[in-house]
Amino acid sequence: MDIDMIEISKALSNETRLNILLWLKDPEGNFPPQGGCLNEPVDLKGGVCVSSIQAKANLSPSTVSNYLDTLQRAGLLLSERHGKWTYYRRNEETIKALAEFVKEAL
Amino acid sequence: MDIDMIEISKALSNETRLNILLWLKDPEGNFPPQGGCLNEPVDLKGGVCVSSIQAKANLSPSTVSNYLDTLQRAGLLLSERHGKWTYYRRNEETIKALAEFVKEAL
DNA sequence: TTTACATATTGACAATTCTCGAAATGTGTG
DNA sequence: CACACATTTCGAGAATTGTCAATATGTAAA
Repeated sequence: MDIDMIEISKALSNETRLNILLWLKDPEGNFPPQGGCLNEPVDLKGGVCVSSIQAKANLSPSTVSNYLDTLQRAGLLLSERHGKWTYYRRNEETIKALAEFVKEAL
Repeated sequence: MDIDMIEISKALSNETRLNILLWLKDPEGNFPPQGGCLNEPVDLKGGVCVSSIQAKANLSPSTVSNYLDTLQRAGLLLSERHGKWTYYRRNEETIKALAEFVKEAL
């Protein structure tokens, strides 16, 4: 596991993006229940759809979509599509590797 | 000790600034001996003067001075003036607090 | 005090990021 | 198929950042 510290720092240097990452630590506490409208029960793995995040962030859909992409390209989020929705969740592996890097190498 | 995660992330989102922070982990290994020209022996505490950092970064003095200021305002560096020189060194307290934040709160 | 040097500040322009609305794409439903 | 809806992509203008040369400031030496 190796991380791109520059891309991660860029991703975290915006308050909304930082908040999204923090909100996703507690999806149940921060967002309405996800996937209730799906017929088939699928494992969303704590993922939250773009529109829920957009409502909380209070920015335009395109901006939020862009932010989520930035976080994903930095390796901090993972996404999975189910039907019409894309569910984003934290990539704990990268976040752990980041913590390790900051503690040991920075 | 509380840190400004946004300002810290901005400071670290530039390769040269990140490198400066890393270089300063090992001043003796990365820079020429400091303070040799001073008459009075002063404790530089591992600090390195701007021109040494500038030479290694290979950017203009004003850019490097600006970068060092950015790192200092984020709390990642400390500076101390001795004669004509300003010596910059890591602020380990903030860096430790950052590591703690990333590990526990991010 | 004149000079030389280390650093900081200013002003400018290029490059990047922020953010939106509009348009495009993907997907389920009538 | 036609429509509605979730999301992404595109295009654009505003705001911020990167970077330099020129200038200013502070300090030591001659």
